[in-house]
Amino acid sequence: MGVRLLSGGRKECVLSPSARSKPAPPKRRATINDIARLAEVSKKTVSRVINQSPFVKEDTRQRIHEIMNELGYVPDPQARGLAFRRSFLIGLVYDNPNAQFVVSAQQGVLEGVRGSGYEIVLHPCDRLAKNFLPEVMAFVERQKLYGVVLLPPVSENNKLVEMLRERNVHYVRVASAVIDGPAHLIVSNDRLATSEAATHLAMLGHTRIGFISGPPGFRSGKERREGFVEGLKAHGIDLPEAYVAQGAYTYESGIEAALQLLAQKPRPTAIFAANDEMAAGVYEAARKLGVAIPRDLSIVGFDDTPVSSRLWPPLTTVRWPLVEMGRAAAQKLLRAESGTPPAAADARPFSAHLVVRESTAAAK
Amino acid sequence: MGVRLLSGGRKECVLSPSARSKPAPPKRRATINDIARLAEVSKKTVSRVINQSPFVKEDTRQRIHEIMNELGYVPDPQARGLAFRRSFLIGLVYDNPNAQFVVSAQQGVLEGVRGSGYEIVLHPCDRLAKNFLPEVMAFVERQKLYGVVLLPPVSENNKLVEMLRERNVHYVRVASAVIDGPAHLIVSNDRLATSEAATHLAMLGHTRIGFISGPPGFRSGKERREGFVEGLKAHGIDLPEAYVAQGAYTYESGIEAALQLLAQKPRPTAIFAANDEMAAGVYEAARKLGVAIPRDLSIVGFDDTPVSSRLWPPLTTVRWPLVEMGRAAAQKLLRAESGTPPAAADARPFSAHLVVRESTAAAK
DNA sequence: CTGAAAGCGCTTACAG
DNA sequence: CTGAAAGCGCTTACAG
Repeated sequence: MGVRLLSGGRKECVLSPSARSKPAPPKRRATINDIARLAEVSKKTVSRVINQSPFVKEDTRQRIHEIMNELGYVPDPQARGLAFRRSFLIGLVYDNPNAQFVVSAQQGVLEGVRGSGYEIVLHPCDRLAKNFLPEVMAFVERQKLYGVVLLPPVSENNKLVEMLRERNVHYVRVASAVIDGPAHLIVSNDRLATSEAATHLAMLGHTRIGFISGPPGFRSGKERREGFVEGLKAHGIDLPEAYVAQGAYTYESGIEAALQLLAQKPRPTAIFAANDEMAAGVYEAARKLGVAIPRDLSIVGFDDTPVSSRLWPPLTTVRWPLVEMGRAAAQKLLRAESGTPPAAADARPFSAHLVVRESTAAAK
Repeated sequence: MGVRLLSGGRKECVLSPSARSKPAPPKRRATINDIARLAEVSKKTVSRVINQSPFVKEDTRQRIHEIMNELGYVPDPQARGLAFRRSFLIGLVYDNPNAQFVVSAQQGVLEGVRGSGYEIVLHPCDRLAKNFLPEVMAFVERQKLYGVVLLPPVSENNKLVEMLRERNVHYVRVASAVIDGPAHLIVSNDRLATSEAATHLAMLGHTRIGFISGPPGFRSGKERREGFVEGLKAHGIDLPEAYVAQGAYTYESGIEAALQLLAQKPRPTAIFAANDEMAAGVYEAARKLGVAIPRDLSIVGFDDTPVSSRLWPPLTTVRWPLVEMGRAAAQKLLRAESGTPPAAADARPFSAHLVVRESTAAAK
């Protein structure tokens, strides 16, 4: 039985298109009241169906569901939110300068909420600004967010997380080390992956190996450095200070750092850069100095962004499952709502793995 | 006079931290009722101040503003939205496969709404899916969006735009050609820029020039092709079919297309690729065939994404002011609200310009 | 298992 | 210039 809603909210049979000359009046969306009236129950009962309360007779629920489907009824998230004193929005809070990083994580988060009725609201921020904390919290409170996904490096800010906890805002942090409980963390094993990269270079016979670090304040930088040192040590190789250069995760900083390392005597025969952008800078520096890759210099990066396969020779790097991590972050956030008990798998780190291409070769 | 709100909504003097041992009770956000009570006016008058009605006595307005500032009052967008029957959310609808493109446009849009009280909700879509239109419209209606920014190529879909118009949803399209009125369009002059690229190659003495097109269905592809042909024609150069290869805006498609073009006899001495990703593919194809860049082959791209300066030699390409366009799109959308009359500048296309680097040289 | 009343924090429509 | 009432579309708290 086709029913439709007019502006007045009255019931009416649907007329076949040929029976009416004018276009249909602007359709009004069905509300909980329409459903209640048609189902001949109170709106509270409809509300119970929406919220999956167990205290509704089975056939009542069925009938209500049918009417909802027929009218294409979807509860208004705004009205529901107002009554619930929260919204159905999830904030994606980030301050990472790397476009590819943000896009990949974002794509994953979007996949993770698809079909859930939640939406993703973007919130770039600047963790170094004076009003950083109040600014982010104002956003969270103004929108009464259900929760937030925090990308690194802002995910590493414990003060922010403390304030979110205080206000009972759900959150999941994406990070490179275990900095929170499993319910609040999506972690990649950067340390292990970087150690793997170190082993790769050691096995190729390199002993003079340079390292370009991430900027201070990035936990990923710390993890990658420590993992690299550990990996080298396992093969009896040292990382002297002279072979370490500070980078900033940018192309330009990679060039600078590489020029510094390649000026050392003896010159390193391999360089690990803590991300691909800096590794691209190493190529540029090597070209300037006439150093052939990989004959005179092996290079390893981290991220496996598209640029790594556009470089020549293609870059050996560490693939980081960012999309998967973003998806898992969103799913973990939503799991908090349904009260799903934490699974053992929740604590499992996502593993990053070395992808060997053509920028590494045996040491001469 | 410091006032603060307790859960009960009563007034209370702020105690100095030392005067109380416990942490403050969870702060309740001030509401329109609190402001009205403290200002001794009706909430309707407060509402008038919020909405900048001219019908409020000046000193009443002042007093209310002071109280709002003191309490840090911000109207609840959810409640306001419910009453207004719309939200303060703007959808960013996109289906572009290029990460860099999305990030740049997104960054611009975020800059454009900053401080406006509006938020950006992401909505990737698939314009080729069967349920594409209903899916996007369901999103728009469910969230009662204030408006949407449409990025290409989905911005070129007239059916979608028609439905948005019907439902009185504000929209701004980002596109490569004049496909809508100035109030709804942010346009770049791809045709002119590509013609500029053609001129550059012609001036270098090239006459056998290959073209790698965008995928069918992208208006930008059409504009770039036509602009390129026009530019060549102005210098008396033809673009025979054999020197045109279909691409898909991806790296891999660039390799394929370039291999096809470089197999022609005589071989073209220059290739224009309709975007940088495909241009990167041309480098790869040239390397495979032992064709030196730019000695044997000049290459021009379009986009000026970061990859263009990571390639060796650095790519001559067309810089496209995507961030600025995103920002302008958001601002244009918000202008519709304040009822600002359209300015003459609204119709002005954003110009893309050639950036000459080292991938182009004189023809031998 | 179901419902009538009150409320979430705002605005519109109508008065004055 | 200002306000009391009703309403936006939902939910909570209380009854039964």
